[in-house]
Amino acid sequence: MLTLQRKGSDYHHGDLKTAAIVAGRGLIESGGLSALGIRRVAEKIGVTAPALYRHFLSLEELLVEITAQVRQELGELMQERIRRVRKHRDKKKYELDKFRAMGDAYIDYADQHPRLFEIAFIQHQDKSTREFGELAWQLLNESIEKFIELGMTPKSKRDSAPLVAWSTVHGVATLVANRAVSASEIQFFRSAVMDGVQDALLKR
Amino acid sequence: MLTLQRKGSDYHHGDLKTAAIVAGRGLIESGGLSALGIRRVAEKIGVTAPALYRHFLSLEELLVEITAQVRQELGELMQERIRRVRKHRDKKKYELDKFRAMGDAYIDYADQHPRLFEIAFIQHQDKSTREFGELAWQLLNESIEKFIELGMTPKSKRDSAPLVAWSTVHGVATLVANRAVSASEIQFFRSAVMDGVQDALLKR
DNA sequence: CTGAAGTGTTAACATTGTTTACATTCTCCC
DNA sequence: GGGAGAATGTAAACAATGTTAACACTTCAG
Repeated sequence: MLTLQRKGSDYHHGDLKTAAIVAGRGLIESGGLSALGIRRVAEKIGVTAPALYRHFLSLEELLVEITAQVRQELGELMQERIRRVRKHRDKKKYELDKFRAMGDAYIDYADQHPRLFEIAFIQHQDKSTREFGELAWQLLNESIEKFIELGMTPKSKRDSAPLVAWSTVHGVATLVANRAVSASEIQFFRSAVMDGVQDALLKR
Repeated sequence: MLTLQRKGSDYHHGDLKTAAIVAGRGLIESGGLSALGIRRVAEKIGVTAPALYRHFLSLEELLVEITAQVRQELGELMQERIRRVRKHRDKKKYELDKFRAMGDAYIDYADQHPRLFEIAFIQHQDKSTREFGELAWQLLNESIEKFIELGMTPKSKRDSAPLVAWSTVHGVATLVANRAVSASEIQFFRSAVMDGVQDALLKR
């Protein structure tokens, strides 16, 4: 097991807060939510437990920061995958490719970090997890806006389309993360659902 | 706060196991997963903590039984709503109405028991949450089979359709449970997504 | 009636999140 | 530079938790 090292001089760690978040993520990834603990995080980064209370109000707050970071990371993965999509002179095809890249990224993340994804959207003290400006949500809306501009999606679906797309992809991702679909089904499952989303958004 | 009473004679409770599950559900519903505790459950049903270990191996096992019951209940709600759907001489319309009733039930459950729903599908020690015979899954498959029989859904979608439908509705339900869509959006959101699912399944 | 199986209690343990008091280090102003 | 004060760490203690071991009461079959 990897434990983060303190730098040269002791006593002051240097960047305890981010170290704690990293360590906490590691614990969740390997042992699930119940593996997260203030003392365990402290031990993993070579510090005593109360030190963490200089940076977090409580264990709950540490968890909240971890989940916020996970959602951010998810958005960044989507962004990166979008960038990787090859341009195409058929604009419609290009936008569609990017859209699917986003969905694939979302599902990939859930598949590769199931325990993190699983807890990324749980509710803490009535704070919504879809704040305006959250990256993933923003990217999705931009994509669909392009669909509308290009006449691929009817204007009448402007408000519903992002929600339809998100909930569908989110549903797949959740089921994949929970291993509710078997490994052998996943490949097929993913593309089938992405086809379905596409069907629902596009004009007929 | 309601605490369950023991019946007349003391010492032996009578049905501690189910009482514990009920009490545990109550704790989760009002305080989230972290509110569930062996000692708290014990207190709520008027018994000492170790007594529960006659009926559950651990807190984790109590949680597993609670989630299993929640999934069962979800299936039963769907079943009941299907029964309530009025018959119609247009068989296609009838089947479609039942399908939407199922989806509505699923989402309603998530809306009305958000904290229970939220934890109903989390993974415990690699056991899949979609075992063959789970009621909800079975009902969904029967419904889509009817679609195929009536020529509403192409046979080619026999394998994908249930997964597409499930993941979509599950996605909505998750987002609703997490309050990731605001209360004012929910109504619109639900029907928009159900329209989308329908679009994706039906022949064009 | 009797003993064994079932079900509950009491007492104890290790571990947890958290607080209080104190120690060390860093920073910045004179 | 040196010292005050903020920032950040440690040590010791607390109440609460999950769990176990040893014992007590109840039920019930033979």
